[in-house]
Amino acid sequence: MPKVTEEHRAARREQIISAARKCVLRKGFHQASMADVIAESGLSAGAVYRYFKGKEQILESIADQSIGRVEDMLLELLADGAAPHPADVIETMLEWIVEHADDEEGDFTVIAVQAWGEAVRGGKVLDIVMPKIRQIRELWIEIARRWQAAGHLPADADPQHVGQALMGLFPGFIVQRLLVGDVTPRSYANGLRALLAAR
Amino acid sequence: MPKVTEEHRAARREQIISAARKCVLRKGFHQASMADVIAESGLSAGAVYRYFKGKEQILESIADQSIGRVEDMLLELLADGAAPHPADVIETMLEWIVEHADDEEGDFTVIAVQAWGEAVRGGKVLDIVMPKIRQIRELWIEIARRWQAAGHLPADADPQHVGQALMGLFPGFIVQRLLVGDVTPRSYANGLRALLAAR
Amino acid sequence: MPKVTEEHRAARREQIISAARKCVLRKGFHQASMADVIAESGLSAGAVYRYFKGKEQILESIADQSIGRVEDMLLELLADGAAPHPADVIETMLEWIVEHADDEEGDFTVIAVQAWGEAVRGGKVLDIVMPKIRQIRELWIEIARRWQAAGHLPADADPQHVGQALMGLFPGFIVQRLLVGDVTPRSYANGLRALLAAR
Amino acid sequence: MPKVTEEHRAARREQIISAARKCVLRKGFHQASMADVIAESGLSAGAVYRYFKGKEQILESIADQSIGRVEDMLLELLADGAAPHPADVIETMLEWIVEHADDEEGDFTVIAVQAWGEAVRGGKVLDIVMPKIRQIRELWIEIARRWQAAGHLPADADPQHVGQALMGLFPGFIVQRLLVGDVTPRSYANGLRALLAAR
DNA sequence: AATGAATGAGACTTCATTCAT
DNA sequence: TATGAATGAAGTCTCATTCAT
Repeated sequence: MPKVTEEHRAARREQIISAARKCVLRKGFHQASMADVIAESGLSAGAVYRYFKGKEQILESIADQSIGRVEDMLLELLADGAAPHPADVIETMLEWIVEHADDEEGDFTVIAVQAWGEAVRGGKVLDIVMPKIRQIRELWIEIARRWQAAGHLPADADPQHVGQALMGLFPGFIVQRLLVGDVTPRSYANGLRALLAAR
Repeated sequence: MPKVTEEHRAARREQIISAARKCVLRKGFHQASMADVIAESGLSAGAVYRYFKGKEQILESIADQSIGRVEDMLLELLADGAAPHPADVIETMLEWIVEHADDEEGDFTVIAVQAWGEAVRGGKVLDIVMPKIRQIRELWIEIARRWQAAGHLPADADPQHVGQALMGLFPGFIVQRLLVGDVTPRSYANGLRALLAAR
Repeated sequence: MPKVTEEHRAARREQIISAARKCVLRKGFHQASMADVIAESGLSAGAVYRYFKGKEQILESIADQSIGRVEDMLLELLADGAAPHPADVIETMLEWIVEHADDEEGDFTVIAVQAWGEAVRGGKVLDIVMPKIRQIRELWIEIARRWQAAGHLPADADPQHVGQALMGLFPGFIVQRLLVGDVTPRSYANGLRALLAAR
Repeated sequence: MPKVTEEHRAARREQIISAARKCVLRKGFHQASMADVIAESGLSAGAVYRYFKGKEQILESIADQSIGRVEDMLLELLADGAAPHPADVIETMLEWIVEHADDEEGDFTVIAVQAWGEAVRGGKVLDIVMPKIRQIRELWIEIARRWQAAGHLPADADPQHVGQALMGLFPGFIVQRLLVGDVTPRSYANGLRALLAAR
């Protein structure tokens, strides 16, 4: 029975998180009420509280999921050991983001931005978001390292710093896309390419 | 009587906004209650509602102020008509941000990030934040244009796109500084410099 | 100076009561706020409180006025000492009510009905409304008396009771007119005439 | 489970309405606060709001009930198909009203008068009260029709008008009873009898 | 395990009234 | 006398959470 129970638990948790994500997208992180989540999930209040300690925990799980989705993509791009041009990596990443922004589960970048807003206040969401950002940045640092090894970057450049800058381009794309709406992976990457060709 | 009244009104509004900013920094955009703001302001509930229609309006005013503070700085940097090196502009800007982050009024970047989280859900905060971002980006585009005119950027580069990329570096710095804490204006700008020197 | 001051006071009071009446018609007896009344009157809060002790007193004054307007009319009808047919008196009265319902000062029957609703709870409004009703009813009793003296009513009829019944026809007309809207002085009086012709 | 739940819901609603009625009788339609109702009901705030959307809805339910209680009585009187003398019907009705005025649930006429005061301002209470008055008046029209058929009223009398006049006698009785206090079913009906015997 | 009715603290807001100017 | 900014108690309603069934 343990196996069945475990799967059951996981399914229920996913059901609840999925409902909560919809509510958060509709109403916002804190504006989404437990009543909303409960109704959307199709479960009872008691059931939801059996699987999550409270609202906070549900929001944390959502933040966790939504921030984490970027990492898998980057790992894939790095898999073949090549030293891709950073602007190309960026463009690929941004395209992937845009593509997945409106899948069935809703735009995860919307949740990510809200999660940043939540995390800046410290608390558990910060504990969740910070490591994720660190991990993803490690991948960018790795890309910088390879690019430097291939002779594209100055020998004395610090890959950590280059990683910070590369990593730093993402929030700016997401914010501009969500709030202003006029950036595309292509335009943004082109801007970066122009900078990389600077004299 | 008119002069006194007008100044008085402005002072009261600032008093309330300042109190609200403190509360928002302490508790978060929506977690800050009107009771908190009222207590912090030292006024009565009725007085606060004489100057603001409701909580929403106060939050909007805070978002407005906090996002707006960047623009003045950039305008200043652009004043002398030179074509400063983008990495230098960025570094100066970031230093300015870090310096002003913890003045008496509290870290405005914390509020800015929360305002993004609020703005992605649309509504009035978006109406406030979006134009601000646009205006600031125009300044970056202008910087790109000058830099291109000085021969540093490829002639066929689109300043709009370069502006997007430069503008895009800010949220990433702010988020990394606030959530991870290990970026400095220097390290970030150095990362950018390395990229600009790429072959 | 006393005379001028006295006239001034009276004018101010009327100004306030008139404003309050408009507000009451718009929003209801208790829903009308002092802020409404103050704005409508064109005076300041302090000024209004100089002439009235509080909201209660203003409402009482309105109730007083609106209930009182019927009496003058009846007195006029009785002036010539005749023994008019009750149905005719009623019809004349109802016509007068309908005519004056929508003059510049607004429909006083609307306020009268609200005043009844207020008076049933006791309090000062009752102290104001009850004597008014008594006075008006006295006039109906006088009409009944004259009609009896003229031989139209049974000799053993109690004019007090007939006065109650005649008086009682008014609220019913007002309520039906205001709430259902399909009664006219003519139809109502005709109904009464039919009853008076009963065998 | 469905049966229990349904009965439970109805019982709770009645519990709340009953408490609200007491509060309204004590303080008035709008002066009764939700805190009063909640305390009187013995439930929690949340529970009350589970059964009623808001204060308005509770007041509407009270108005509905209190105005509606007259109809049943009239229907009963009409049941045997006879053509009772209107003054007798009136007297019976008034006696019934007086008897039921102070039962355990409180004087419904007090609430009815307040409901009129509410209804004159339009809104939902009007939508509730108007049809009730219409329905009850239909019964009076039916009585007039039967009385006419029995030859007591002139053949050319309009039963609609007679019904208006008969219906119109009620508010007048209620108002005089509640505000002046000196009318009785007997005295009022006698006054009407005298009028009906007029020459 | 599941339900959903109930809880009650606390949220936002209004408004009659006062009082320093 | 007049003003109108300020007060703060009180109002209505919400919502995360619990617990008897």
